[in-house]
Amino acid sequence: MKKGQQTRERILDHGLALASTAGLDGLSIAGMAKTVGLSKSGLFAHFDSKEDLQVQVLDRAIRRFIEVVVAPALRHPRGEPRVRALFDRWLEWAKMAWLPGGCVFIQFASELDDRPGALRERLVGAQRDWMSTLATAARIAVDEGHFDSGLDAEQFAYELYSIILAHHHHHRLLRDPESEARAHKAFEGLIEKSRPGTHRLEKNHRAT
Amino acid sequence: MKKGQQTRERILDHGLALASTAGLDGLSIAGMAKTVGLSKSGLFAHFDSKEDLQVQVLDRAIRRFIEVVVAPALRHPRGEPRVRALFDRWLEWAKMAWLPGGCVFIQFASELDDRPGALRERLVGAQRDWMSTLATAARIAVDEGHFDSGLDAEQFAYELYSIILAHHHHHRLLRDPESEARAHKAFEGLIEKSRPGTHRLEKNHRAT
DNA sequence: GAAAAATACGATCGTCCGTTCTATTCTTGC
DNA sequence: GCAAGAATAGAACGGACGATCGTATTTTTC
Repeated sequence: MKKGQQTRERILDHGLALASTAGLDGLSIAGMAKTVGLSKSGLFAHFDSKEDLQVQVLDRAIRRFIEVVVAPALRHPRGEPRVRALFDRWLEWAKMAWLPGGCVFIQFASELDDRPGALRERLVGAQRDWMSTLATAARIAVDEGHFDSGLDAEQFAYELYSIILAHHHHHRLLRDPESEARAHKAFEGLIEKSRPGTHRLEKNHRAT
Repeated sequence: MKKGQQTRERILDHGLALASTAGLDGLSIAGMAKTVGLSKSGLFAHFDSKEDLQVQVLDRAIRRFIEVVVAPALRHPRGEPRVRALFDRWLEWAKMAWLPGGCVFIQFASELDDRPGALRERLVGAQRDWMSTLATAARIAVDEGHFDSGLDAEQFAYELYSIILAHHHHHRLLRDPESEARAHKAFEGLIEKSRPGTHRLEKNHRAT
């Protein structure tokens, strides 16, 4: 009972790569069988249905993200360094060789945002976890005195995510070579305005 | 030579609505024929190919965006008011009744970002124009003295876009009811840090 | 109102898809 | 090294798709 697992992993790896460019719907059984080197039915035998394949590819993506982005970043010192590590690893994530189409979650998001079902729920759950991880990291930075005590941690996570989304858009669609530099600049701006003491007026909004 | 145009417009309207949720690939000839109330072949007769249909739907979206967002905003006073109008209209755009799936360009972007062809080029062109419109509006605001003379207008456009992308993501995928409020908050932060006089140190980057 | 042109229909083709079934080949445990 | 069982192949299905055809119907034009 070993060979099976082995080839299934191989299938999922190819599937993840393919899904990053073609999306979850682009994961055609026939197409994948060709690139993996299996017959259509031979490949299909590893899954209950196409949706099962899609779910397993999504799960693999989530697992990989935790391994490659979350876990290493959490090993950095609490506070701003950890926030920076999260952001840096997140940017690296989209460049990994096994994701030729960039961040799969952004790809999947626009496929699933209007399609109810198990796939969507799983993606939403993962994204909520990720947002929560980002917000928690921001809150820790407040505790450490790196960020201002009035910081809205969820807003911070929101704006951090916005930078990644802009980078994805400009990098992948517009092929803008300056996109990564702009993303870094935006990030530094976000860090800067999160620091203690700065922009009191802005924080309290209408402090007149 | 009138009835034809008429039903073709009807087809394109339904197509735009459908594409906002199902994407350009989701525009199945058979599916659309049913919702429009035409036979498959009767509908197909209006187009050379499926790609032709997709191109015309995209063109219609671009035209609508200019009518609904760009043109009205350009009628606002130069400077910050116009920038605010662009952003506000942009947010409204995604809420229009004939776009049940939200902003079609974000939807199309992730479908086309890895798929060379006429469709992609057209979308990229439109997006470049839009980014240029945003940057120009920011430069005008500098001229008017509303924004700081050291402002990087392209960076401003980049960060403005990032807010819209984050809103799209959180609103459509995560169904976060606070997303719009967060988008507005992020926007005010962006405006604030673009104002003259503030954050000199940050602007010149390493002014020690 | 009839001729001409534009528009819509129904049937059909070839292709690809996901899925199922059965038969064969290969692994593995003993 | 042999049987049990897993892993793969091959053929075939029903269905959806884009596309094409000839024909019928409507609209426009004179």
